This record gives sequence, structure tokens and C-alpha cells, in this order.
Amino acid sequence: MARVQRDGGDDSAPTTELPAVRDQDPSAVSEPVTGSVNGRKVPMATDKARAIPEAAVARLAVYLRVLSGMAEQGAVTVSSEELATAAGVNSAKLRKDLSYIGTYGTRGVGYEVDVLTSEIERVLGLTGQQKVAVVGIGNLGHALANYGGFPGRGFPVEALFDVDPDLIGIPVGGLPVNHIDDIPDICAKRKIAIGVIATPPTAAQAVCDRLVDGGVHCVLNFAPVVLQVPEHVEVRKVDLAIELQILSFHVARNAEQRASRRAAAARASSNGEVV
Amino acid sequence: MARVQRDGGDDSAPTTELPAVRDQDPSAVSEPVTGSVNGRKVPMATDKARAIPEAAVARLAVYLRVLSGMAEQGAVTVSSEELATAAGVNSAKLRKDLSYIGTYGTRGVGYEVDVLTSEIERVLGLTGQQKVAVVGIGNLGHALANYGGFPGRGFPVEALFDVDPDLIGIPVGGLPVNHIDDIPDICAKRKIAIGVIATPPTAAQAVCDRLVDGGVHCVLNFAPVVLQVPEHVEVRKVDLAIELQILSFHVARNAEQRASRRAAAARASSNGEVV
DNA sequence: TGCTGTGAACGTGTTCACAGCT
DNA sequence: AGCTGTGAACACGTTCACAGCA
Repeated sequence: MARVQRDGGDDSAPTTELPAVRDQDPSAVSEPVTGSVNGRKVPMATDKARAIPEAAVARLAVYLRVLSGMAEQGAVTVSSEELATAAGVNSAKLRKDLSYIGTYGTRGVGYEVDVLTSEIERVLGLTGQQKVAVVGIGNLGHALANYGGFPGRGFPVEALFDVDPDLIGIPVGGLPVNHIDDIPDICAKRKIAIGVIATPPTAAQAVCDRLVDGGVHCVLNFAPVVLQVPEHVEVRKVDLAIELQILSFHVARNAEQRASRRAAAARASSNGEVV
Repeated sequence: MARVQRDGGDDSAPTTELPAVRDQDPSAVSEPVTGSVNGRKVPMATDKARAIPEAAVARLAVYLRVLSGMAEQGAVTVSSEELATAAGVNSAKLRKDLSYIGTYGTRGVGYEVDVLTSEIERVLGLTGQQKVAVVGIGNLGHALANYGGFPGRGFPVEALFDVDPDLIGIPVGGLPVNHIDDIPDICAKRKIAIGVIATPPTAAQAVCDRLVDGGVHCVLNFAPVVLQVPEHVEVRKVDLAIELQILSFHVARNAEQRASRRAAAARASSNGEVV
């Protein structure tokens, strides 16, 4: 029961449609796998050891991007230290992350760039194409429909939807916009794997339901609402307003610290203490 | 030392400019505040107890949004259970989160919506306005410049920048675009608090440096690169391609599980076992 | 010698369960 | 009786430090 939406549940942006950042996810990737419920938690052999921490999965995607940059520059092997630095993590964490997917390095040497690349792609399920549908062709939807990084990384945008009659039929990024009522049909026909919701928050839940009806199992939600979905559907959230508020918190905290450090310094100097 | 960029360092999107999701951040918000402890690590009285976990901060922003919705509907008080459900978390976590900012509830009753709202706003530093600059007026930059959720939540967009000469001077969302060479000047003059980078990845670091020169302490980075910044600067990252790859991982994992469950079921049934 | 792979220690964040007000 | 606030248990994720292989 309980677990309705995989994201711990953080969201934000008040009103409109351009939301943005958020991700993170407390639950381990592997499986909440609570067998029988609260009574206790059944061990429930989670198949293999598909136990890659969520946080590690996110970083693997980063390593992949860094690796592709290195491959372009002709690198053949990388050490954990090099790769870690380029990805902005420490080498111990990088090695631990890589150890979750297998052992593909050579001791005393490092990793072969192309081997590592394809292993990470395999684990992330990036060997095939995952078709994407974008719903809500406002400012953000336009941006997403035209985003080059999608098709370039195996995520071709293959359907667009909106409610606005003026938009229906208009091509955006070479693809015509369809009405949201056609979501279930079209998604099923075109085998859409991932639905991106870029609608105003009020429309998001209805859109999400239709995506699920169309057989979509993964949703990337830019609308600032908590979506209710069946258990087999994966939702990730991106909420710009929340990101800004988090930054705001850090500004406030730093300002406070500076202030109290000043106060402490003043106190200390008036006491003749050495700081 | 060490900590160059607050985000653990995950990023992604390969090529272009519309990147997207990522956040999370391992480090505790407050302070490692390790007493003197074994190795050592100076006691370093971390001022008050500004020890709010990063994850809790993100959720506080969510609660805030939910609360504003409730206030609109005329709610005066909420129980932790109601608020938690609406925010998509469990009530224990919600109460714990709220306990970090103080005790503003009434036992046996719940929380007053307006009190809680203003307390969260205070902690998040949302009492004043934080001026925002958007750099890179492509598809995403346009979307961000027009995003209603920014000004509506105390984050007015007050400067736009790009390199493209054709864009300079053109008003976007009522604000003219300036050249990125003017970033330091204009940010300093207009007291910009937060810089949003929506440029192609190749330009991101240079843009970031100029923002820092202009006195910006907080950066929201949509470009798929790991930014290097001085220690006092806070960077958050949003990388769309990474989000999709994470979803992709879950698709792959679920597919595998279904497959092996089928296999197990087949095995079991051929053994005459009851599943 | 050098770098990977990993068990074990550690720290952070989540959940539990109940004491304490109202 | 009900709901908050919170210490304590627990789970997850990160870091350490070193054994093991090339």
C-alpha cells in the first residue's frame, strides 16, 4: 500500500507550467519490496542483486556523459581518479558505483572507455530507443519538443499533445500536435515509453491518467503537483520553483552564518581572544 | 578544501541546451558540526542549530505549496496526516521535518495554516525578493523568462543575457536581452541573487564565472556540465537527459523483474507448486 | 608499483513508537 | 481521546583503508 508515488514527494512551483527541478529519491532503487506489510517485512528474494542505489544510478548517467566526452577526445582508458574528477565526485564513490554494475576495470591500469560506456548503457537500459511523448506545448513544452539532447541520447520525441485547438495540427519541432483526448490511443499505437508532463498543474493528473491508460510506465512531471499513479508507474518530478527555494534557503543560511561569525569575531576581539 | 561544488556531482545531458533534472545533495545542510571527535575536527560551535537536513528543506518547499493551496480553499488548521497525504509523504516524516524549524503545532489539534506558512517562508528565506537572471535565451531560456511561477513566488526575473547579436535588445517577457559580457556589471547593479544558466554546455563555465564576478552566490544550472565555483557559491543542477536515463533504468529493471517473475511462475507451475 | 574492487566504519536520513500537551 | 514532538532504532548511502591482481 502506502507507496503511491516513488518520489519521496517534493514538488513545488505554485502556479504555472514551467516548473522544474527536483529529483532525488529516498527509496533504494532495488525494491521497497515489502513482502507482507507492516507486520514485518518479508525478505522476499529480490530476484538477482538488482540492488543499485538510486543515487548511484543518477551518477552512472553522469559518468556516461563524461565518458562520451572523453571518447570524443580519443581517450582509450581512464583511471577512477580521472573519471571521478571530471564527474565531480571522489574516486572511492566512483569505484563503488561502478562495482554495482560489475567489474570491468583492470587493476593497475583503469577502465577502457568503450567497455565502461557500453556496460553503463546496458545497465541503464539505453541499448534500445525509448519513445517520448510531450504533453502541454506551452513555453516549456516547446523547449522540450525541440530539445536536441533527447533524440541524441536515445529518447526520440514521437508525440505531442495539448488542449488548445489553435495548436492542434501545428507542427512543433517537425511533429504535429494532437489533442490530449487522443493520448491513450496514440501512445499505445506508437509504443510511447515515457510521458513528459509540461501542463499547468490543474491538468496534470488527468493527463497522467491518460498516459497510464495509453500504457506509459514512466512519467517525467514538470507540473507542481503530486501525481497519483498505479504502483507499476514510475514518476519523477522536476520543479523549478522548489529549486529556487532551496537556493534561497542557502542564501539565508549563509547570510546568518556570516552575521553570527561577525558577531563572534567581535565578541572574541573585545575579549582579547585570538581567533 | 575539497568541496568545490555542493552538489555531489551528477549531471548529464550530452549535447545541447535544454537539459534538465537533478538535485539531491548528500551533504547535510547545516554543518558537519562534528564535535572535537577522535581524529579531530574542531568543535566549531555551529551557531545555533541550523541543522536542517537538505532533504527536509526540499520537502518544506513542497509543504509550502500545499499549504498555499489549502489556504486558498479556506482551511485554517491542518493535521500532520492531512498535510502529509497532500504532499505525498508520511506523517512521521512531515512532523520530523517541521520539528526542525520549531514547534508551531497544537497537540490534539494540528497546525494553523497561516502560522506554518510564514514559519516555513521565514526558514527558507522567502520573506524578501530574490532577483533572478536568466542566461541563454534559447528555447529553455524563453520558457524560463516567461515562467509565471518565478515572480509569483518571490523570484522576479530581472535580467536576461545571451551571446547572439540578433537577440540583444529584443524584449523577452517584457525584459530586454543583454550581452553576456555585461553580466558582471548588470548583476552587480541590479543586485541579482540567483543566476540561471540555460546555455549550451560549452558556454556554461564562462557564464558561471561572470555571474560570480557579478556577485551572484546561487546558480541553477541547466547545462549538462559540472561547474567549478568558489566555495561560497551554491550550485544546483537540473539535467533532463539524466532524468530520462533514470526512468529508463527503472523501465529496464521492471522489464527484467517481470521476465524473471514469469520464469519463476513457469518454473513453479511446472513443479506443481502453488504461487 | 599502481590502481581496482570491496568489507567495514561511519554518518545521514527515515521510520517507529510513545511520552506529553490540549 | 487525539495529535504533536521527539528519542531511539533502523536503513541507506558515503567514505575509508586495504587486500588483491596486473
